[in-house]
Amino acid sequence: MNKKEVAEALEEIGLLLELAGENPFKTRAYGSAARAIERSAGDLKGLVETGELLKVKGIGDSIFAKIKQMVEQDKSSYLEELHAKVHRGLVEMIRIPGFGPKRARAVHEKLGINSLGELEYACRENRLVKLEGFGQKSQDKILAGIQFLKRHQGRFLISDALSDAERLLAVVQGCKETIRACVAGSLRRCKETVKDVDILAAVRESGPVMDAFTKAKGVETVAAKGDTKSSIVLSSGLASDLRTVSEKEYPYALAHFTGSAEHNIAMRARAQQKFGYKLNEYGLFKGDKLIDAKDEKEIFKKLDLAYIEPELRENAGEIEAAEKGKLPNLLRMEDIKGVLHVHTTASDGSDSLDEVAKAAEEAGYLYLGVTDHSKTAVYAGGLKEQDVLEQHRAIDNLNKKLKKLRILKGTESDILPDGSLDFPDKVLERFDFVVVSVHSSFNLSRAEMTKRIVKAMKNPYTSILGHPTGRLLLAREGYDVDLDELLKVAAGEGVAVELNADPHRLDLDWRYGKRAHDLGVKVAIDPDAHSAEAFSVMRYGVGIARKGWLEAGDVLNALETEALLRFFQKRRSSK
DNA sequence: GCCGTTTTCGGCCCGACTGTTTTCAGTCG
Repeated sequence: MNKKEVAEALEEIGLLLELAGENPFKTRAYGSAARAIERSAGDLKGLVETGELLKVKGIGDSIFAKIKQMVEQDKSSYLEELHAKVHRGLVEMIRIPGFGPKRARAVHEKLGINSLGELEYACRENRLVKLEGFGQKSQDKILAGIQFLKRHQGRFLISDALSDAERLLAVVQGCKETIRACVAGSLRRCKETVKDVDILAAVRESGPVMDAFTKAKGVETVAAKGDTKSSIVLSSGLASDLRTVSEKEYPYALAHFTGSAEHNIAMRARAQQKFGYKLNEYGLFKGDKLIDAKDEKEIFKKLDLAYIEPELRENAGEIEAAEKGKLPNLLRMEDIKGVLHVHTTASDGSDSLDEVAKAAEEAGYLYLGVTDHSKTAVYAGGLKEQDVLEQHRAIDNLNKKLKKLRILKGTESDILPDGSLDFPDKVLERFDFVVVSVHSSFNLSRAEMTKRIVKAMKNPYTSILGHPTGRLLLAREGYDVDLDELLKVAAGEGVAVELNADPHRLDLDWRYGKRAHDLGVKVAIDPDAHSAEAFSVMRYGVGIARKGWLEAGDVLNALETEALLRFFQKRRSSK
């Protein structure tokens, strides 16, 4: 089993243990071990063989032994044992909002229900109404929850969530009782997909703000409405929570509702164990006495920590780094000097070269790398050799007219199934830079896919590896590839790796940011724009780069034009 | 099951809201 499969198996073990009514701390241990594996750098097999994995926080002897078996024997006896004991269908049931492990066990034990479908049928037969601890309202909610699951996958792209979030935030901010408000939760942490939108508001009076929120345009159902908290579901299927607090509580509440849960747990444990403080959404307390903090920064300071940016709050080493003053100086939007992966009407873009150039100029970029598809990508109108020459003439002419902006000649060359590029050398050498990407034959074995991409990366004309796993968030898994190996090759070859900023991709995954940094790999944050308007996705790319601990010095397109061209030339002349 | 400049055993974050209940369990974040 590979890293991802092991993480999923551990997660499933945690869920099954929870369903079996096990000690909650034990079940949590499996969940946190799963996340530790996801984040771990390097080859899992190697980490197991050397025993290095035992040094990872959250992995002890028992879980290590289970991982060892998964890696070496491609199975988990423990998971099989649990499957025999706990019905697999219960796992899907707990995806229903408001329906957790206890209720799943109850319907299983008392009504013999083993799947989502059976549960739906039982609701239709009114069998839950009479069940102890349930009732009419519970049954209605469960039925609605099942319908909800059928319509939506339960997670949303950051771009979709953000547009709803900004609209709801405006509604809250528009209330005269609101002092200030902010989007918190996973959206503030810039997770690549989110389950819901958390909004926090400091208010003079809560009631009218709650009313405005629950009556906002697009609200389909009001799932809960209380004095300080309301939950709604929009017609888009996206759920949103509003929490209201007083002005004084706001900084603590902002930290609390930004999370993540794991980060909060670690922060509270630190407050309690190191200082004897209690930390919650209302404040930091020594006994009953509030320890004043005017903003989030001061809360961290009181706990002897440097300020941790929201994107880093995943309990992935940020607290230890903050303690030692070793947090990264995160990339900022203004560090980005240009964009390098842009399509025009020459292939499958919707705006012409002139139009994207104008947009890049207006965005204040120093350079614009035009990278239309290569000839094999017929579905995307890939350029033939003659078309390339034509485009280059057009770019030369345009560059003569432009003042600050420089257009760079690039291509997004398909990586063919055998790992070769789509143009002969005599064409490749005419480009300033070459992005290489996989767009076909996704189903190779891990070894074959890795070999294919490594071969393409070793081509001396290759400058950037495009969307390294090919994943489409919420739609398609990436192809199976040894990403760690690709990063090592990138480091050795002087090839940059793309962090595709399109919210459907966000590929390189942020969990590999630290690894890229440690290996000295340059990361290119590319819009993969198919229109001038799509430059706006750069904000997601920068957010994900920040989440991956990247600094300006790690990012290829944070370089000025001359330095960027030197990077491309150095790569080419190294062979 | 994990973890330890308090501990190798005994802890493990904290509170809001709902629904089904007469005081609280379950769920969520």
